[in-house]
Amino acid sequence: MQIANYLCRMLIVEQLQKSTVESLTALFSQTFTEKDFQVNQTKPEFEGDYTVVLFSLVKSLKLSPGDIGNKLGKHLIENNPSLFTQYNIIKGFLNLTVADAYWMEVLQKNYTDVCFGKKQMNGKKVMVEYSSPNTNKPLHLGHLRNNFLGWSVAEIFKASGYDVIKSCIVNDRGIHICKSMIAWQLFANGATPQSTNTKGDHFVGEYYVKFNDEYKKQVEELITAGKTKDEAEKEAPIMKATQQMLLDWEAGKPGTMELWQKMNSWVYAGFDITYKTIGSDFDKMYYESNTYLLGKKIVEEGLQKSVFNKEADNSVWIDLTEDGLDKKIVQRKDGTSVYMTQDIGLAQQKYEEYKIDQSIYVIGDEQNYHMKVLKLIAEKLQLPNAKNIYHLSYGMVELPTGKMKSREGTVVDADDIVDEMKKVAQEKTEELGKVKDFTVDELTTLYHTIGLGALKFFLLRVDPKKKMIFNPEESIDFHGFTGPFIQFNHARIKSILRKSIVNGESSIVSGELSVISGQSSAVFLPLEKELIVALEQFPTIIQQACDEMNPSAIAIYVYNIAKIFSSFYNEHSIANAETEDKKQLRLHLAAMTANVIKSGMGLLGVEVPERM
RNA sequence: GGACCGGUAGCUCAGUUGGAUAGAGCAUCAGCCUUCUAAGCUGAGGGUCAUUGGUUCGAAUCCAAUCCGGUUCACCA
Repeated sequence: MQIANYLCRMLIVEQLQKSTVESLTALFSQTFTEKDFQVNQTKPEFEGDYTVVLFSLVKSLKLSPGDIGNKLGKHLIENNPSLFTQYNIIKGFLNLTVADAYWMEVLQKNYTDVCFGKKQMNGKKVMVEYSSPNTNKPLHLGHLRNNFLGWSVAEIFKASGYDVIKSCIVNDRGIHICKSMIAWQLFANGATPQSTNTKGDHFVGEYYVKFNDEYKKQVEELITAGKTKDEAEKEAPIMKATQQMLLDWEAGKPGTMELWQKMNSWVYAGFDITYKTIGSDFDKMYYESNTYLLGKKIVEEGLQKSVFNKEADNSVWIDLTEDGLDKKIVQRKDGTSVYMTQDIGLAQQKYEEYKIDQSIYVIGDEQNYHMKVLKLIAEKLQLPNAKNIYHLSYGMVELPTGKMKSREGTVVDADDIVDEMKKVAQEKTEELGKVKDFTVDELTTLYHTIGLGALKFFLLRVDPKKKMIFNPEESIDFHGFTGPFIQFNHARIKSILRKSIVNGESSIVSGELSVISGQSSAVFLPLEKELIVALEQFPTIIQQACDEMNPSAIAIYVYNIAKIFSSFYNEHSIANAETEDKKQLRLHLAAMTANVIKSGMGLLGVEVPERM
């Protein structure tokens, strides 16, 4: 991969920090570090681009903020004339204006560089586990948040120089799967997805629903017959049959295995379609049917190390009361391993297979406790990867009416919502009538790009940690802080760039951007300046998103870029700029904006169209 | 009850890790298409940052207490 040009130079914030440390050290003959002061972007109401906050220096220097600011400002400009041109001090804030030549250079070097903001490979490996579906029902809105998050975090890590392995653990066995299987045996009469023309995962999901209906019915019947609720739930024939089926499965009974494989294959066929539609992909699949026996060795080791202890009934436990948690079972009295143990086994397997430096789990916040325990046990067992386990916990997706409940039919199905979004994209596009010359294929692609883009952006723009409300009406609004607004600005720039092509060549002069010497402070108008300052921050934002594992940082940033561009576009003409120099400058700004929008949206898994 | 998470405009969310007069979008109201794509732009109104106290030059941000909401504490996964 090509090394991004900007790496040759530090970002302006880093330059300013470094120069300030040097100037302070020279001026006051003490040692300083970057932590002794703060650098912020200057607020729009003041003159300048970046600001050094001086308050923290007052105490150690025993000087007033004004004195420090004047000395520092003067020294910074004298010693870095190519970077800083002027300063002013308001209260304790030293506002510095960055030389236009610096911004020109940023533009020239990066306006078409697809690697801008991305880092060189750092030799470290990260695994991101996400999606993790159950094979008894189709994906819903909550899974979409998980998929989009996991995929995006993986891309953000790649952009930050990591070797990333996307993995997925499929929960393909257990009592919930048997429920669908039993219901199919009872009610299907041999029906298949093919015979009913139903997508496989939806087909199997229908039988899961049928199971629950029948189970409820049987429980009620038993209660009317005089049983208690507990008894009824245990004795319902359909539940007993399901439990027997799980035993048959674990014993590898041929008929059961066949049915299991058949129904799972239907589900996988359905999942494949959904994953392809939403753009999820994985480098490594794990199946619980293969991993559920993992952990026995770990239990033995744990007993030897006295991390675990065995009860009289032969069950194995870990006591975490000293860590403020509870006692936790790690192996049943019949010798089978529980969820926790399997997870530790899988964690170790991941490490052994890939020697990963970090293992990220994208799992809902309901499992915060489980993941905390998992990590704690791994640490107590002194597994080599214990400290590298990280739970990327995200909040549930709720509807304005409250939580999604399958019983009340308020679960938003993944395929349905994607289709709905495409339909809305189509309606809005047709209303505007701007792409009447598109072929049918081009239109299909466009509706997909816009509809899915809107959905992804909507789910990714919120801090993952927080639970979010999915308001269907708001999500189909394509105005304001939305994916389509950003896509629109990209398309608009591309339109301008296409029109600037003369005789097959872009009218962007391929050589140097001209700098108007002698009056450099007048080169950038406020909105142009605002745009280039924001564009230069892209590398910082990617870094931040990676550190926090937070795609919303990218979403907010890209929206901000689009918004600044939109204001700029309305205020100043690009094609009919006042001078040829201005036109060149604005074409470059537009091109770099489009480049950053495309790149940033790419990190979110959102495509941007050339026209819309 | 214990642990963890959250409470910012009517609604949905930001808030650069303690800095300047707390910001966006939606919704409401008023303007702007003969001009590079109006899925747009400009402006207005809208706030006791849950409450109280503390820390200091300075608090939505840190600490303590209180109130409200959520998750979780299975020989389920």
